[in-house]
Amino acid sequence: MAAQDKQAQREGFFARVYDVVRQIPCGMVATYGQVAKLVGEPRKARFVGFALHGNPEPGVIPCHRVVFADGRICEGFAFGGADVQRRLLEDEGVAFLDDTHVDLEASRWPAGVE
DNA sequence: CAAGTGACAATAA
DNA sequence: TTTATTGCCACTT
Repeated sequence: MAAQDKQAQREGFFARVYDVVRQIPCGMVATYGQVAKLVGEPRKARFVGFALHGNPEPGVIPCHRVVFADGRICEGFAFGGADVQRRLLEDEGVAFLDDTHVDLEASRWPAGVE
């Protein structure tokens, strides 16, 4: 609702990003642009990634479920390496097109426009 | 206290 | 069609 949404705004743009990324279900992945759009600011996709970079709440924010708009994973951004990130996503049931590309067509989230 | 940097995506030409 | 530029918040030093 508005009040709740308003509270999120008060927390800051990053807090909204964390909240959205936190809602990504297991076996699915979301792109920075998708998350940015969900928070209401598709122009700030850049900070969505930076929000995860700071990751003030490890274990709560599945950064590995967030990938580029192309579904590609940057090898220098993962916590332990793109290989580990791919392993985590694959273990959750996410489909992979290549060693560094996720099948957004199969595991894109949100699947439906809520 | 102030300034710079930073995991991308969308738009324009 | 592809390439280049812009946008912008929070956190770090």
